[in-house]
Amino acid sequence: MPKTVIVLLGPTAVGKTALSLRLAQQFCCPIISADSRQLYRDIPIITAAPTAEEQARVPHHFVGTLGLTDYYSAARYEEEVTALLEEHFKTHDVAVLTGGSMMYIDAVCDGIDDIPTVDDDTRTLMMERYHREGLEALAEELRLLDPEYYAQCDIRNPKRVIHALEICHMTGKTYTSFRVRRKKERPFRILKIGLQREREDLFDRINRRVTQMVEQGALEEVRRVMPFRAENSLNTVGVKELLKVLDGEWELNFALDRLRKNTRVYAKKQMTWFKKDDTIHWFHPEQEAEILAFVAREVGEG
RNA sequence: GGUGCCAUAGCUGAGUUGGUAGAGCAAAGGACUGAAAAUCCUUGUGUCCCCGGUUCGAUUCCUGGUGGCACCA
Repeated sequence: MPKTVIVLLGPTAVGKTALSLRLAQQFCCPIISADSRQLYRDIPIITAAPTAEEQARVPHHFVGTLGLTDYYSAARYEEEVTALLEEHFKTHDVAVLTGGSMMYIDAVCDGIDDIPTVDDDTRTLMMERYHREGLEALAEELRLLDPEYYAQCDIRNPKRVIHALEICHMTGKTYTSFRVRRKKERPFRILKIGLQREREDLFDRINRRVTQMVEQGALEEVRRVMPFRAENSLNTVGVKELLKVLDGEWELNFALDRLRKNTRVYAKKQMTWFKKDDTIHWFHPEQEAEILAFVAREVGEG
């Protein structure tokens, strides 16, 4: 029987968790989370991570495995998930991967180019230069070191410019030379199921989720991680707004409105990304029976 | 009841010495390869409250309404 990864994706709060549990139980397999923030163990409320009860029903990979100061990336995720799948498929025919981190999903499905990881010294140096010299100076340097990437890069986006320069400096080669952008062939089939709701319905769920998060103690959760506020792991919707409250800059209700808004913006960004992928089979979360039947048929046919 | 002030985009405000209007927020669209819940880009037609009047022309000036706010009774 051919091996299949069922990829369950969709915007935040659409209802992925509930369905992923059903799928995992149906195929007797664990869930591989594709969520760049649920990885961090100290912010389960803010990230709406699967609960202890849910994780007791079905084991989850890549949930709460990292500390807030740990380095991580989509490339590392690709590596770890493909390694895990190789093991998993020795004893299973089906794996369930679910989450909303677009780039993590693509990293597993299509692969990421083999680009060196930037070392701390280079990263620190480049950040210093960015603050001291400004974006335009760095962009100008990129134009000289890698004119090809400069021509296609979003020159106004600091992260793009900085990262390309980091690679140029660190390797002595152009960033372009690493950007093969070739889709990797996987030794398994990928079946993408997308969950979608009416926008109004989704936004309503997001609003209610924010209210619940606060009731569950989101503010306390953020207070506990305040010492690590400079970490990338906490550059996260929910943490940022509640920090303003703890700093005394915002009223709680104002912060919650901003949190709702920023989560809506994030959900829209996810939908924009997924829209481009025409291999996704779209369903409404309430079509559970249809989805399970569809998946069973697809998996069976291989 | 009287007097005064106000009425412009979903919201908050500008502005047009009369030639039908532009900002912030909200919203919408998009990009995306080792920080991605990150980071970045683009988008402003709306009975300028309503009925009349003056005028070549009124969102702008005038009369009268309506609604809101303030003060006086």
